[in-house]
Parts: sequence; structure tokens; C-alpha cells
Amino acid sequence: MISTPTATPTPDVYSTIGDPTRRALLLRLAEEGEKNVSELVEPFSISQPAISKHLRILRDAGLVSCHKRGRLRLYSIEADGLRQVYDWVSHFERYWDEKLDALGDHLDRKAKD
Amino acid sequence: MISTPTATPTPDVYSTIGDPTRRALLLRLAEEGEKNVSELVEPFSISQPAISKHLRILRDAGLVSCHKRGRLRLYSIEADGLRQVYDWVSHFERYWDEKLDALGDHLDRKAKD
DNA sequence: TTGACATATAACCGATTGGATATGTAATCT
DNA sequence: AGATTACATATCCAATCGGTTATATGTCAA
Repeated sequence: MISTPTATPTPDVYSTIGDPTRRALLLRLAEEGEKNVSELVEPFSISQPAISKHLRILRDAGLVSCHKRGRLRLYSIEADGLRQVYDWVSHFERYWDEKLDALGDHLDRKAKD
Repeated sequence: MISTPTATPTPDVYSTIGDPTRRALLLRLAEEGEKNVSELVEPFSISQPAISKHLRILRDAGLVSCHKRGRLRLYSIEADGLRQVYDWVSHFERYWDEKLDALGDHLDRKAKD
């Protein structure tokens, strides 16, 4: 009984979503709800073990969870961990969605929250 | 006419921000404005060439720009490319800013779109 | 012009990554 | 029980990564 049960080694969310396959998996789980591994593999041209490895990484990052039903493993999105990405990238928001003229003051104030 | 500004080979923004050093560089440029390389190196315990390499990657990803002044290269944030990350991660927004109790139905319905 | 400074690039290296194939394990079906 | 299905894990491999030191290039200052 060595195995660390859930004890997340916090495997960086940013690098986890750095991979396009993993992003696609996350998006699909978010849009279509829980899916088993075979269903998740299907749209890709890569092997099942490769997808299982991605799912493992996603699980370790806390971005998905899974439970068994019969011989299926049903994976679901666990999006809380993505919030930190949202928060980080929000720091740059003012650079793209506003003309920063007299607005600068307002933004500086918000930045202090 | 669209004209790719610097002929970006689009070296994936997601993997670019996967590195913590690069995220720190971006954040600092955003918060403190343009900086030369020496200034950017200073807070880190890694070598100047290592930072220059990161800056190269950031430039290739279109996330920073630089211009010369004397013997200095002044780097500035170019945050537009981060918007796609913001947009992507926004897909998961509903998972963290809503209590999904009786809301589940509503969400399931939306998922079918 | 010579030397110091600012920065980029080159060459190299060990660690990690993302894939493949092969095998293990548990649940279901006949 | 035996075969099949669904998935995870093990092992291996080439490519990429992030760092290093060494070197090249261009600019300023004396």
C-alpha cells in the first residue's frame, strides 16, 4: 500500500494545459459531460495508452476526476484548477479590451484588489 | 490585407506560458513596462543566455516585442496573443463561478448546443 | 583604438515529454 | 472457466526543453 492516494504533487496546471490533446480533452469533457476512455480516444489518431497517460496527467493536476462504473472509467471535468490560469491571464486584460487613455487610473485602482 | 506582422511561425502560446520563468517575465513587463535584458535577468538566479533564450521564445510567440536603444534591447509586453488563452479558459468559467445545484439541468441543456 | 558592457547565438548536456508497443488487471459475457 | 472488453501501467525511444559555458557582435566610453 505504498501509493499516495490523492496527495496531489501539484503538477503545474500551466504545463498541463500546454498540450493540445489535453486541452481538447478538457474542452470536450466540459462541453459534453462525463465520458469513458474509449469515447475520449475515439476522435484522436493516437493510441489509447497515450490518452490514458494524458488523463493521468490531467488527474494529477486535479483538472479531471474519474469514477468506475462497471468496467468503464467515467471522467469528468474538474475546472477549479483552471481558475488560476484565468486569474493570471486576467492581469493582461487591459492590454487588449480597452483603450487605455484616461482609463489608466481606474485600472490601477482595480489592480490593487 | 492581413499581413502577418513579424511573420509569426505561431509557436504555441500555451506551451510558451507553460514555463514559470516566462510567465514571470511577462507579468513583470506588464506591470512595470519596458525593460532591458539585464534588468530582466536580475531577479533570477539563472544565466543571461538562459533569459535571452526565454525572450526569444516569447518573441517568437508574439508575446513580447523589442527595439534597440543604444546597446540596450528594450522589451515590452505584447499581450494580444494571451487573449486566446483567456478565451479558451473562459469556456470553463461556469464551473467555478456558479453553484450548480438545480442549475445542473440548465447546464446540461446548454451542453447540448 | 582599445576595452568594457549588453546581448545574442552556438554547442553541449541531462531531464522531461509524448508517442509507440507490450503486458497486466479487473469486469462482463458466454 | 475461458474469452472479450476496457483500461492502466511498463518499457522504450526520439525529440524537445531548460539550463550551462563559450563565443560572437555591436555599442559606448576613455
